[in-house]
Amino acid sequence: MQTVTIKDIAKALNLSTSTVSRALRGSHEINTETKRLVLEYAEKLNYKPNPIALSLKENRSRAIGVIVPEIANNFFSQAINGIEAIAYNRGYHVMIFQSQESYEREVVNVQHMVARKVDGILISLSGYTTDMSHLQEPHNNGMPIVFFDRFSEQIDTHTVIADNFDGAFQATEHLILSGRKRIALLTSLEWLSITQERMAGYKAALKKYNIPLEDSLIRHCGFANEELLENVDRLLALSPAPDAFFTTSDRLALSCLTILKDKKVKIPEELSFVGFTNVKIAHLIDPPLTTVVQPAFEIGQTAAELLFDLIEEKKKNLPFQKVKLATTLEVRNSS
Amino acid sequence: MQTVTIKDIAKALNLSTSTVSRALRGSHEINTETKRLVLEYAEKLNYKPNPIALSLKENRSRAIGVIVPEIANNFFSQAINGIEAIAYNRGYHVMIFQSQESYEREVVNVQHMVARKVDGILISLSGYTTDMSHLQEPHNNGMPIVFFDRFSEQIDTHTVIADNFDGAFQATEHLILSGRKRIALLTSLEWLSITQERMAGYKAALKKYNIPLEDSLIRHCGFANEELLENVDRLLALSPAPDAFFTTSDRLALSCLTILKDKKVKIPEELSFVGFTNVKIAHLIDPPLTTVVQPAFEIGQTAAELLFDLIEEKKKNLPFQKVKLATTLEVRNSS
DNA sequence: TTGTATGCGTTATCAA
DNA sequence: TTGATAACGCATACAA
Repeated sequence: MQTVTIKDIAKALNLSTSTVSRALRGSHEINTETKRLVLEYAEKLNYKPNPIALSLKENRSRAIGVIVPEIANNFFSQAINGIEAIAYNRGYHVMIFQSQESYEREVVNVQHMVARKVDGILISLSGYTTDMSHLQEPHNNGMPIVFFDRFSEQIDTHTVIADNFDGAFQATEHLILSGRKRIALLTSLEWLSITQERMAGYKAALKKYNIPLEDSLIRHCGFANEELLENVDRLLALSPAPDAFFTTSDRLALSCLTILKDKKVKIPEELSFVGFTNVKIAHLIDPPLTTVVQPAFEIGQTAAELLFDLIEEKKKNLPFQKVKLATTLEVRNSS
Repeated sequence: MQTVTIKDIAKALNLSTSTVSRALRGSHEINTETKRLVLEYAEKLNYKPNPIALSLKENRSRAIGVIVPEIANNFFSQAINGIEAIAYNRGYHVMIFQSQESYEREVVNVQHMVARKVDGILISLSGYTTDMSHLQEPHNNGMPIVFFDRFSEQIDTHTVIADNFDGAFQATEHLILSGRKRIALLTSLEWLSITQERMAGYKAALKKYNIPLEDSLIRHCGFANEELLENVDRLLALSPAPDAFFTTSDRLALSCLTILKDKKVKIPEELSFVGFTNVKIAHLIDPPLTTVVQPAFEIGQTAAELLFDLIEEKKKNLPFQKVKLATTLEVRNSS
């Protein structure tokens, strides 16, 4: 009742393993009758090729690896669903890993995937990844890599992102047009690509409406909640206080909202609030949350498609693309 | 610059592959000096054993597989985090798969994991899994399997669940004690273990307080939203109408709340509402959601520990356990 | 059309 | 203490 191998079939049918192997792969240089015999017997014994043996032989696995900072985040889980949709259509398996925003964890994950001979890697960088050698090395060795969401310019390859600049621009403009003038920007670690882009969109909108940029209104927060609390306190202590908060991530938006509600800040009367998030239930929140939504599923799909282009080398010498997908501003009562 | 193998090291050092292999594994039957030489050289070339070759040889992978219905669900993503916490401590990798509530997908995932020689499987069944042969077969062949959350009695192995009965009992009792008498139960597919247990807790609470059980108040919903809408409509059309809704899953709670708000039902005045969910932001919802919270992280941890017990056969002939972890009722304004 | 031999990277068995 | 060889399951170059 253990797994059947080609050898078993060969023995039972008095053939050589190579004949069986070829018959199973439908080689035309095998007698039709023999082929039928082999296929029938294989079917009967429920023969399944051993993917590990294949990987060892062929240095590939028909699987792609995905690394995200965390899966408990709608943006990433939706992106993964987009990736899986494409991958399964192509007959590839998807191995999912979390870096948990840890650089070390990310390195381990990449090494493991490489060792396991994934055919390609989709990655959104951890918040603390600045050194790229763990990706540079496989990249140099020909491993297809595609970034999505959080990328690095240090590696020359395809990148798929939301139009972070425009999303932030729209959100900021919306706040300005609704009469807000002192718009605080609560954003993620400064060196992240998404932070840079979203910050640029925010600044561009201010500039368009001739609102002076005030550095004290821009706060960068890491992943610790105390840090956020401290930043919110500082912002609220400013005089004059900000009249709007624009938070540029899921985590920041929801934690920040929690803090503001604890402090009994009236939203949107005292403070307009806009998030940059993919939470499914923004409409159920009190107050219903105005939010910049990223096309997470499509980002995943597009990234996966580009990865398969690389894997199958369809577009051999085409330059690497940087695909930007449009965001949507969903205006609700919080602003 | 390709990956270095034992063969490379052997050639460079004029040794046989067996000597190098033994030296790398620290075998005491190798000359200390030789050992030093090999280890140093391996270190220098950044030698990493090829896990695929090892898997082929040893029929194992130092990885465990996890299958959940979907990762875009806080309960499951938190459980996965619990699993990873344990696994990484033990030096195992975790392969994550989604069944997307599809039986066929679940079967494919199991087969893939088995073929990839995972050392064990952690699974929460898809909503449409009734036939267990895809698990029965690996189970018979000695593959360690542990259920968490959604299990089947058909397979005799460890199971880790939240105390669904007690969670539902507490929630129902809470509604009764706050004066509700016609409590609707919106619950998942009837044959799921979690459904059975939660339904039993609901019934037990009614019985304790001598409230007659009314079948028309119990509605089972699949995963389509129209189905839920229809069920909500039917419940609201009852006369007398229900004065409370108890929804026993994340998805049901949030979709149902959306529907009720669309219909301008006043919560909790006209209708008390209690969910059975692990959403992180129940407190931000309008109205703040009363919810039964499952110890998702701990469930993942416990399940992983039991799986490693099986893998390492620590507790050889002990009977299989059914671990129940306590739920918490978080009372907020919706009830 | 079929069979033999080899190799993917590693370890275990046996021999030296 | 070290080395040669076979084996894990498969595919393929080469022979027949």
